[in-house]
Amino acid sequence: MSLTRTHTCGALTESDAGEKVTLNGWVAVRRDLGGVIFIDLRDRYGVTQIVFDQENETLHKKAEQLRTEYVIGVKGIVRKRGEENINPEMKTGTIEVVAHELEIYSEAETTPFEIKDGIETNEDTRLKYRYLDLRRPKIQQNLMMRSDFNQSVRAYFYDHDFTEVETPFLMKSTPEGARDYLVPSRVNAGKFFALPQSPQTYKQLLMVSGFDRYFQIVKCFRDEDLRADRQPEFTQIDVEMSFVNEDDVLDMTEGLMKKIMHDVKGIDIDIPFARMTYDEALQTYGTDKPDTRFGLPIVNFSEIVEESEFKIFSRTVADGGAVLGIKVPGQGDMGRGAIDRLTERVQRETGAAGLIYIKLNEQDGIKCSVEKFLKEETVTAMVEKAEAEQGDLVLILAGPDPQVYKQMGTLRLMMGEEHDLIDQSTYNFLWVTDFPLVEWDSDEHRYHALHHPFTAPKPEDVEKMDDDPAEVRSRAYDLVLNGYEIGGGSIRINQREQQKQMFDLLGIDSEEAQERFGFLLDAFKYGVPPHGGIALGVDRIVMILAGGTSLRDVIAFPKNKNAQSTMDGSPAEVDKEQLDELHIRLKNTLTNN
RNA sequence: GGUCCGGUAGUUCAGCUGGUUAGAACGCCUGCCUGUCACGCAGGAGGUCGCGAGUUCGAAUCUCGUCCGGAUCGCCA
Repeated sequence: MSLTRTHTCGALTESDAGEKVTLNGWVAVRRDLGGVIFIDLRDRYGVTQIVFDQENETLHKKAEQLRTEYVIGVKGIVRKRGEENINPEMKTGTIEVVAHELEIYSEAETTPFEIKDGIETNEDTRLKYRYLDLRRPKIQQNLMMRSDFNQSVRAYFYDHDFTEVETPFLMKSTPEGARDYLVPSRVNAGKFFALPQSPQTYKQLLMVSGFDRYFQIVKCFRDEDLRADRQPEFTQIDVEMSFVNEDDVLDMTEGLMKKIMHDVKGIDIDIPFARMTYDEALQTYGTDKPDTRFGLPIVNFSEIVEESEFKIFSRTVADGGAVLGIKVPGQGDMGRGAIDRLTERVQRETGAAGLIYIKLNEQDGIKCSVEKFLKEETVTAMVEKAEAEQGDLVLILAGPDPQVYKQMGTLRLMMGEEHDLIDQSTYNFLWVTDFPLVEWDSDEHRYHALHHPFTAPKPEDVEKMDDDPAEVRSRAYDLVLNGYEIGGGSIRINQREQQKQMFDLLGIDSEEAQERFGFLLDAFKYGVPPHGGIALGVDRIVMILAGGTSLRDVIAFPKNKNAQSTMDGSPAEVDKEQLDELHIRLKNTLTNN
């Protein structure tokens, strides 16, 4: 390494003109004009143009060998570019470095894809060569932003007297909830650790221990199927506080988000955030994580059509379902073909039985797709309730509650995207509160916790826990940003008796409760402060701040859709000796050598 | 696990109602070129049309199977 850099490739400006500098980096582009060779030299800070002219013939000859992605060192003089040669697209576009010395540190084969932003190469190929993908400026910026993000989080919590505590990755498996990643124990034959889905129990134990303000930026693991916004290992900002109510946690979180937005994006957001109950979110937006960057609220037509002679409407309402609509402004003249395609898509993607519409346009007046079954005043009443005007389109779905709300929510998002109703430049934070404590699982014939089994019920609903558990609301809250759930938490149960009652409700008998969570119940014998907290999804938040829609753009080495890393070939088979040590034998259908 | 879509050059794709030697763009290689910055110009290399079987005189193209990938639903306390 004989040419050690004095500057990075994004640093030089006109004021450095005349300076003798050394740069290191990768050859991004080579433009060989014969008598003069231009090289765009790239590092993670930027790109600087290097010039090799013919004055030094040996050097020029050497520069002719340069190819894309060669790693080089260049010593030269910074020169201000002539007026006509300034490149306004480049940060360093007013200068160039006239090379006097060149060292080629490493040659490079042709890369499987070009190292630049905006390439359309398959994610699969990019993941296989992730180290090359990570050379692309956009992904480098994302990871640097993520680093800023972490700095900002730590500074915030440090300033607010939080203690950062690391909790174990090897812990006890808790079958409740998502599937655990298991780790066999060599020392303890036949026994397994689980990787944490979250450090939930540990952070509650820390409250028992008296660490009244705890946080951690921590990896969590869930062995479930992947999505664009779901990876098997992901990072949370885990927070827990003692002697607090909901508002204390929400306030602290809002302060954190405000600082992050300021530090990372330079944006000052308003706090406190809007709040909405779970019921309101579901009824108005058809989801518990509404994207409030655009309107199109759901309108309920059930009362208008419950007496209707149109059986699909009246029977749906009679069976406890709902007839819902949304008004799509300015789409009243949508053609038959477009509506048919939309209907097909809605059926395919939401499972809705069909799509009914009312069009309001000059040509047809008010035109409803099922008008021959409906009284004119029924159609008019729906138009009025939807507040639809000339030129608007009303889309209607009928179906069982709660499915039809979810379907309508999906349709609403489709319309928002398709008709460009979403303001991409805004960040809409929203608290969703008053979640149900439990939900009936018709497959397993039991209740399961909507949040987790340690979430406290609302005091005013506690009496319903025995008779009408589905009606009990919890002290849980979710933080939603632009339609993504970016965090969730709750005030926890801090009484042993209530915790037992909760386990009862979930069908976990006291023996099982003792076996699974005995350590927590025992801890609660010795003085528990009231406590609660929240966990925020780092990957998702950074993804949204980076303007992306895939978590893989903000994770250095992500897994593909099948939870594999094609780059290093994991997961992989292991030697028989390794399995033997772990006291594991594979099923006959599987082989290992 | 279900449903739908796809697999052709290093990359992104076209070709698919069967028919000459499978094309384009970018990338790559060679030559020319002293102000380019998506450099330009000229030339060139590069293909198991995912794999297997079938139909046919003839298959990238049609059929079946299989593998791989993507979207979506289930799943994600």
